Amino acid sequence: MSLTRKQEIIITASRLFKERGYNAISMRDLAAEMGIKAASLYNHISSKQEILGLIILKVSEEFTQHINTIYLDELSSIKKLEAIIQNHIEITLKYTHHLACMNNDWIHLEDEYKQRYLNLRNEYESKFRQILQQGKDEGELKDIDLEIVVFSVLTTLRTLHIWYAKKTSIQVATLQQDLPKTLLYGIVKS
Amino acid sequence: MSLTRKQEIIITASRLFKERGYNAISMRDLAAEMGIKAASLYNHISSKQEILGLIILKVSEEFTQHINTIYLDELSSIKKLEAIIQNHIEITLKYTHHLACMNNDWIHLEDEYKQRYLNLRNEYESKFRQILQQGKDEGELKDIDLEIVVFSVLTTLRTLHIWYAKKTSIQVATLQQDLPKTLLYGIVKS
DNA sequence: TAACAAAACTAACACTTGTTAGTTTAAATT
DNA sequence: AATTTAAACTAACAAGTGTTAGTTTTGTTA
Repeated sequence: MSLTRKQEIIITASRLFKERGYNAISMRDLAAEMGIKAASLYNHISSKQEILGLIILKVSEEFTQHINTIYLDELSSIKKLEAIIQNHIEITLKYTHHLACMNNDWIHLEDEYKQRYLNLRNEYESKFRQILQQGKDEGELKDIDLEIVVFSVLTTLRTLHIWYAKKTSIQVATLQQDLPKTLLYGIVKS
Repeated sequence: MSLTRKQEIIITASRLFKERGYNAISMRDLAAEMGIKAASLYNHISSKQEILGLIILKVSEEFTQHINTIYLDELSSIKKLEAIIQNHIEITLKYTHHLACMNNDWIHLEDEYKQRYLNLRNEYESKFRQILQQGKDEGELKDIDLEIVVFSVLTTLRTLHIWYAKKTSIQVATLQQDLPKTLLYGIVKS
């Protein structure tokens, strides 16, 4: 099953947006990259804003869906956290450009698109926070300020795409092994 | 000693750039925010690009200067890492807008400004990497992939400004206490 | 008060922006 | 072969962009 023209546009756009940012890419730039004229894009999409919205909501929804599943599983909080970290690695591999775009350009979403994105993000953070709280309640996690942990772990996971761009050589296996170690157990020898 | 008009422009610009991004802010927006006309800005600065360059290089240089000092100190690697974390917290407090701007908009630096920024950033990462290597050599740090640690710690430190924007209520003291714990010793009870 | 410098102004420039209208070409279906 | 549909095209729009030139206002110093 091949890609529709619309999907091709979105994939190309996500790469360009990642490289130079949403506002720095004109519809003429995007069209040129696809070998057509700017006006032709409008046979497939309704606005530049729609492209950004589709790119960002696509991955946002995937993240939220995954954490909602994990959240309900009968697992220790540590197992849940490990599963979440793995999921971030997987999605980052699959949707590198989309993810970079989400991180850098969500601020340029307008009206309804922005609202939907923020809702999904809040839902994700809330579930993540509850999993951490579960860990504290069950005595598995240290008594560290919850918001600091939420911030520090999620920030690292959200920006994994930067790491991929720089270090294609390093094995994904290494990341899958050492990232959970780093985030959960720290870097200092005990 | 009061601010020069040029400094006022840069401070206002850093706030606007943080809020909406470099490309989304026009010289007319910036001027309006200062209660003057766009053309008047050019009595004080030479281009929009210069404003971005000054904002970003200011903090970049401060970071590099600090790590160069720490680097040479006779301290254990752990003490050095703690000092670096404290420095990030301090600079983030003092230059929240500048920092957000550096993280989000460095990509829009041109030519010489971009080159100088990237040089400073590489210098910083290199020193940071060497400190981690020292820690591994001296047996203080675990045997975790170096690049993963560099990435994960620096990412968190670089985006502290996001945290400040959201959580003004939480004490800085909490952050100074719990962030080093989180990053160095992990979140799982041993 | 006259002279000077700092900092604002108006007006305009050349260029780029997202998008629309209407038309032509290419491919698929009847 | 005729018809329909998808996808490209040209041309143009109104609005916004960074920046320059030349002028006027404001505040300070001689």
